[in-house]
Amino acid sequence: MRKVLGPSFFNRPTLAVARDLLGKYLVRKVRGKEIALLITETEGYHGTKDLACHARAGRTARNDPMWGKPGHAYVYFTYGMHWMLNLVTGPDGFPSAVLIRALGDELNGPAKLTKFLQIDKRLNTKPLAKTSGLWVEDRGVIVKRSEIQRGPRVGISYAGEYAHKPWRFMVKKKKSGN
DNA sequence: ACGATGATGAAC
DNA sequence: TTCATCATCGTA
Repeated sequence: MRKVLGPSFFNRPTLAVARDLLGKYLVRKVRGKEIALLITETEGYHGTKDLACHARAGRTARNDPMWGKPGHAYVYFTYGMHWMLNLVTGPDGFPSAVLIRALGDELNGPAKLTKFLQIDKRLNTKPLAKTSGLWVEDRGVIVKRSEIQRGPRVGISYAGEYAHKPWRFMVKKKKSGN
């Protein structure tokens, strides 16, 4: 089974998309080579009231992609050196997205995976599709509820009551030594 | 614990 | 136009 996920997958509540992305594959094609990696950690950012979400400041040049159509990439630059990959969720006109925080066991960190996959501003606003060189596939991996760990999002302690909302989803680590 | 390193948004 | 801040990471 190998199905490219389109807008109907992303045009759903942000937290449902964040949870369901666990076990899906992020695929990047660069210079003719495809790299497919399991999505193992995500965070949801939802609407203008979420003080951790970039859309809290209203619609701006930077966060504009979040307000657009579901199933597109929102890639932004932070800390003077890091690119972050987000997948836009919800209906056109509503600002929300899911941050991809980890792929597999190795690329555990949102800036590590973008560096490895050569994701930067060139992919911002692009649709998640083969023609963009970046897309998401369902390859039939099932992640059970019992394998999913939830917790507060990382690096947003300024966000008041939203700082402790459990909008981070991760696949529980397997025991070492397989 | 902290520095690297620059875009962003809000204040002035 | 200036300034503090930032959805981080590697080194200490």
